[in-house]
Amino acid sequence: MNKTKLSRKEKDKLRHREEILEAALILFSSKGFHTVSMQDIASDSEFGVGTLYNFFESKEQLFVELMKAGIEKIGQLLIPILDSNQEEEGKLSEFILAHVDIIESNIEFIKLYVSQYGMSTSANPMLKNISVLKTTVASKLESIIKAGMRKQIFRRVHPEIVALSLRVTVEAFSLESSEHFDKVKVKEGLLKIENFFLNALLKKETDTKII
Amino acid sequence: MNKTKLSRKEKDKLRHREEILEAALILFSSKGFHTVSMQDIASDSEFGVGTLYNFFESKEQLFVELMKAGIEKIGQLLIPILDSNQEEEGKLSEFILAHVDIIESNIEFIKLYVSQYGMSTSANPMLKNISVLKTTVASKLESIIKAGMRKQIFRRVHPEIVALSLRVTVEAFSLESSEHFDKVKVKEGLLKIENFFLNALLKKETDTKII
DNA sequence: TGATGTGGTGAATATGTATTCATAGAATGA
DNA sequence: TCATTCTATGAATACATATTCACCACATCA
Repeated sequence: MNKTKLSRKEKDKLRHREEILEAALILFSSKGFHTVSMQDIASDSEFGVGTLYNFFESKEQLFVELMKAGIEKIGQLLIPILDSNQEEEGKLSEFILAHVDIIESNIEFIKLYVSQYGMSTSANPMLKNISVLKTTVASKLESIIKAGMRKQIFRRVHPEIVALSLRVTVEAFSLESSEHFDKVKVKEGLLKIENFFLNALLKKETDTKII
Repeated sequence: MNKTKLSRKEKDKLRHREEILEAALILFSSKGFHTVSMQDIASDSEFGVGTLYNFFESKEQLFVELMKAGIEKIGQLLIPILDSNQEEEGKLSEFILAHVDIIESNIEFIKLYVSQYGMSTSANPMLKNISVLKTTVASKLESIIKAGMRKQIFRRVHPEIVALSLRVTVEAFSLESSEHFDKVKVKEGLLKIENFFLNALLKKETDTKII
């Protein structure tokens, strides 16, 4: 038994936990919370139902863990970009393009994540995490746009509207893409989104290459 | 018994049907399909559970009827605008502003409608109607933008991206608004959205009044 | 070797709820 | 008035499924 290293047994247990989460993710993302039973998750992960309860208090808690893990990952990718200290144009650009990797490495989760965006997140405590990231991203985007306006890089716009629009456009596109992922097309689409929003924001016109 | 007029009995029955649908709408829109029981709907509409089954084959069918009715109403408001023969700028403008009335007269339904937008509509047959309207609106918006570009009223943009962005922006805004409806604020917000998109599209700059 | 602990198990339990159906009562009409 | 029809009803049914728990298999180690 070591402080830094885990015993084989402990590693096994952790791996089992991951296996359960993975099976649950695939099921939830394709069929939704209510239409997936603990029995389904047990079968797919090749454990007994009882075992699931050794790892998670309840079905709901299992779902919450899933959300937390996924949101965490995405937040860790997006927030640093929005907080970096490059110029505003670059931040927005990177924010948009970052979604290529986000979608690619989290297809299953994105389905779950984005598919819940529309739901009344404020009401449902199961979606608290989503709600928080959503708000954070929105407010950071808004700040960036305001900063760009102050520096006269961006035209005069309504920052809260542009922030909303940019956020939901990328979300909608990500959802659509995660259904039939094709890296080239995703990149192409996100470049178009980048192009549209930067043209709408920047004072100088940039090239619009109609692909 | 009359061919054109309905007997009192028939009118009663029709009204009862409406009462059930109304109770169901409020319940579904606030708690979601799975968390509402037929018992709940029966209690709220002041009928017995058995009665519900005199009107609707199943819970699912009841939900579908609800969707159909609401989508119908919204479609009848939006499609004519998109199909009208005013110039492109006017169509987009009207499309956006039409949402003031749509939200006002369908708050409960909008919650249901927009809240399902994110869900994998292609998979779930219960949401077929939504999916169809969504696609129709998207393609009509895209055509309008293309037409505007052809006439050189609009700048060169990626029509499918702008169409997507406009649609989901209005949707997201509508959902947000339906949670705490305030007509003045809704109108203000939609005007900002109109302003942003027209500025992004039109060759000549229009005024951006920061409110 | 036997004692102890750990993770795993799935049948049994408890609960919720969609749907049915035999029945009641009101309206209609002969 | 009696028979017929229509709507409404809610207890009973059937089923699904979240959760529990007594028990197993195996590893660890005294």
